[in-house]
Amino acid sequence: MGKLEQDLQQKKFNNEVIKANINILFTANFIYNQISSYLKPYDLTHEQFNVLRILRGKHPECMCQKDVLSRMVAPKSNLTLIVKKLVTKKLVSVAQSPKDKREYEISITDLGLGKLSILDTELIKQDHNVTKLSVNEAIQLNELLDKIRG
Amino acid sequence: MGKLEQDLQQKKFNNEVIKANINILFTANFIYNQISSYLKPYDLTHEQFNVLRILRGKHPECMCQKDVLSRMVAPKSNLTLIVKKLVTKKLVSVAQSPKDKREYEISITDLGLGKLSILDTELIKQDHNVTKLSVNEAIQLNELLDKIRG
DNA sequence: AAATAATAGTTGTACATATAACTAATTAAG
DNA sequence: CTTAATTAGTTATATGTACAACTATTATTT
Repeated sequence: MGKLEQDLQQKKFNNEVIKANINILFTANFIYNQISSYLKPYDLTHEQFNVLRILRGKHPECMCQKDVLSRMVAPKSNLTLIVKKLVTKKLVSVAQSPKDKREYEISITDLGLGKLSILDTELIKQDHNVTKLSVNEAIQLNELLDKIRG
Repeated sequence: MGKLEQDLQQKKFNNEVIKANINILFTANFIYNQISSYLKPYDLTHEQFNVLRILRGKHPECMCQKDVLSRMVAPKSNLTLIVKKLVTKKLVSVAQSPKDKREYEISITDLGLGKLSILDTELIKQDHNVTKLSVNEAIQLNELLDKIRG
């Protein structure tokens, strides 16, 4: 019996692709919850974390909401509130755009950058503790994951 | 430049294992959101869906809350409320246990089973539309995912 | 130039989630 | 047997998320 069947306590799958799909759902949930507990001590939610990383990607440039939205995995959630939350935590700063008064220029602060770099370090630890993959397996996985996202 | 670097619009990673970790976070989020949109038309949340599948795994036996909790990916969330919600949707039924009055026997209803079986069908469609993996790749992925979960 | 459409972001509402403090039932200890 | 400890589940609260209706600004049409 495979590990997934054990975890789900159910009979053997008769199709590897269907099994992979269930496995993805199950593992996504597993990882999602792992990320939650990894973020919790730092008082960040998934979406706040994602937005911070997006802003770091452009730093020292700033981005307006629609630029951030275009790079979010789930561009449906309420970015205004997420940004407000990050502002009260002093992890990002916001200023009205002089070019277009409808827009707001958002950028990550030094405090935000510092927090992310601590999280990077933490992530490297998780590498070894949690994912337990060899370099070759990691390469394989990267290819498969890229394929999943299309 | 790899696909992940493109998606995140950032420089090349210099370590495949770290990249795999970021990739997992990113893909988990991607899949998590895919699951959300896949569940939405059926008016189910992730946790409600997970609980239903756990109950189906034992059907026609019933389970009490602590049994369900022991099989949840994230056994932290408030199961009472999730079950209440599923009861109002008539997807599960609940009765006080005669053996131990503290316990409640929870079981999936025929309506719940029907909903899950529709979702199964939907999932198979997603197989082809979304994950785009060959059988061999699926097998590979299953092994890697199982390893990630330890 | 005035009217209309399109875009950027905000606010309000309903719902979901996480956590901790709470109640009730059972078991164990003295 | 009575009290204390443990276990099962509930309730309350704070926060986060999804979505739709809204306001303000800019761009387009005539």
